[in-house]
Amino acid sequence: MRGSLGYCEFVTDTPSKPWTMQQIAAAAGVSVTTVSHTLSGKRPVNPATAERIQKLIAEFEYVPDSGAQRLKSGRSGMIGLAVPDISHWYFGRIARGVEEVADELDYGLIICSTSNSDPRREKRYFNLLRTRSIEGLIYTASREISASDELVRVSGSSPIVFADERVDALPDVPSVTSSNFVGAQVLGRHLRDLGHTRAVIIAGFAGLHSTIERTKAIKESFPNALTLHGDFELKSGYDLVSDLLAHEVRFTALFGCNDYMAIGAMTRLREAGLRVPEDVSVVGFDDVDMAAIVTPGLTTVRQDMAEIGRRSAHLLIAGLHAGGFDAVESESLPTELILRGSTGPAPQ
Amino acid sequence: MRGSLGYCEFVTDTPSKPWTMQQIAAAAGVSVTTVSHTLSGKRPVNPATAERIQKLIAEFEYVPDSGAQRLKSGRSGMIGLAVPDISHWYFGRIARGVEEVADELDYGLIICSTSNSDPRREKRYFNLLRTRSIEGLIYTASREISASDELVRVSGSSPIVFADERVDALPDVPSVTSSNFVGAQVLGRHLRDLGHTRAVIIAGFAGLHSTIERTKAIKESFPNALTLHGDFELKSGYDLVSDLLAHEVRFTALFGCNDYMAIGAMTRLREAGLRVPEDVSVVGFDDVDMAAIVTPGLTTVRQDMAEIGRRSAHLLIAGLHAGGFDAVESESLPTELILRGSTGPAPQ
DNA sequence: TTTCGGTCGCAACTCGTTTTGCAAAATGCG
DNA sequence: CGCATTTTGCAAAACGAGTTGCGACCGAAA
Repeated sequence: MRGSLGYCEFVTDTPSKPWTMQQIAAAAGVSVTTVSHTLSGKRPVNPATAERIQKLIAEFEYVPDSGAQRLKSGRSGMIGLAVPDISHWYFGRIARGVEEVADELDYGLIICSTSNSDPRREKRYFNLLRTRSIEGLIYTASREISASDELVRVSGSSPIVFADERVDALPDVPSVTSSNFVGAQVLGRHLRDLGHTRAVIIAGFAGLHSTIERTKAIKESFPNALTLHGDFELKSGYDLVSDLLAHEVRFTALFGCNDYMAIGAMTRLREAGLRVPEDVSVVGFDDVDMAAIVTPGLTTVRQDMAEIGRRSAHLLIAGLHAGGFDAVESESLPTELILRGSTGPAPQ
Repeated sequence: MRGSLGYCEFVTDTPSKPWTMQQIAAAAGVSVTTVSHTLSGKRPVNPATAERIQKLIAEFEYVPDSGAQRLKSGRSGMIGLAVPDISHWYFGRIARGVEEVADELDYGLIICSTSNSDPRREKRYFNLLRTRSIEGLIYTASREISASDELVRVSGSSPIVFADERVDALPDVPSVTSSNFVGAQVLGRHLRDLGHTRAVIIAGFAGLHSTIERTKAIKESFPNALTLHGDFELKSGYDLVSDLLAHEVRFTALFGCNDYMAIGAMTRLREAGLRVPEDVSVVGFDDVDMAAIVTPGLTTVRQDMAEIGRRSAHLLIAGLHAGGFDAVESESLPTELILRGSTGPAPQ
């Protein structure tokens, strides 16, 4: 059949319906119980019959129907990961880490882009929890915590872990984040040590925990730093620097709340004839792959996103097995200063 | 309970077990049939009772158990997407497109990284098809088509669509790809028109359809182009150029089979004191976001990855509904030449 | 009042697997 | 050889929703 022109059925050599345990049992001349026990090993089965059954299973390529197993066990064996946009490098790394652990611990993973907190989508994904399609959710907040009503309600009754971004309004939900404060503190001191005094901060969304922490840390070194808010995208760094230049704001150090905004800013600075780092030092946060490629290389703070994903998954699945979380289980991961060419001594 | 120290159960105000249709029916004083019909509308229900039931459903936040629905209907409402590595920009974009359409057409999406064709993982994901956890699979090939035995068998009996990479050994499986040949052809002509005569190709994995097509197209303009094979990563472009330099190979044009390798190559060229584009013109393929950021900007061919994802999803789901594919449904999407600063006239 | 067509609700079975109580067979030991 | 164990297998009841045949009830027409 295959290879002929026109319409092509899925099924050719294999039977259209998959085999049921019933049929295997019939073929082996035993009852379903025996087949089931052969597979699960929850009761001893005569080695001879067991072998005969195994052979038939292999021959028929029988696989138990996951729907039926789910119904019976009440467990779906799946967890969910909600990210603002899976196509971002940043969230892709988290996803990779989560997937790694989920796979290792025999859980399936459903990844959901919330399209930057599109409420309709978010509701759908929370529904995955309600319908028991997933047993738990790793939630990566994007902007401010929207849909909070929904989130609060869901977080009360279902296993949720926050990854990357803690939500202050929900202190009882475990979270895995980077040490935003310490990371930014190191950056601040680095630039202060280089003699800079006038700094500008291109911060992220105002409501985010990470933004707040990083800004606070930098202000420790630069109490008067001018703070603008962007949306974490390249363009936003670019545009905000345009604004600064239009107002002839004077500064020698620029903090991007993430690398993309820092790189966008750097691009705009160079377009305006300013040299990096001779005239302005620029730093970012994250250490995305692009940070090493741009010229000059971007001084930044490395976050281990994959590790955040891994730890979140471990936390969630541990909670699943235990039936609850210890309230104190939140973790914050160390960061690392990566020095590159975008920072230098303050100009005279 | 919440907020107290130590152990914290998931369930506080909400009952530990979700409501069943049974319980709703009992509360409303009717039978499950009535509740079911109220929801599905497959039979008329007294408006008064219907309203009472609806109210109870809303109050209890009842949602039908997806496992039970699956078992009964035989449909899981999920499709799978297998990509080599979800943390890559490239595959993230595809995933985004797939997700968009899946969401729109009311399918759930399970994303699986195959870790560059780790056979163990791949087997697991094919098993999702067998266990009916997913109804169909969008498969994005990574290196050569490994696990072909398994893939051939699965593709014969289950709905599969190839995205991004066609598999020549399985011509009957529908695919959605970019027009690799035409895209590369345009690049080749562009550089030939600039007067280049000595070109080097940094190709991808030798077994991939895209690599073959692109190489063939470039050789149309540069029949004697020296062809090396990399692994699509930055480092690989960098290292291969090191090799070229070590052998003092002379060339004025360099084709990267993807942007990352092209950018890696560009980096190495500059480190060797060669100017881009004055001494060597460099082109890539894909138009990743980084291509616009590096200096000089990378001339490349844009692929619409998200669209590839969208079309694949449409194709798969259409096939699911129809119960089979038309053999001729494969699509190839147009590409677009993006001119930036990395190409210029050949040096004298 | 009877009958008819239609509306609506109930009990009972189905999906495929897991798990139980129970009985039959096989084994051990005195 | 008989009794007490262990093995080993079967039938039946779950899990939660969807579906069907059937009968109860309604109002309206004869």
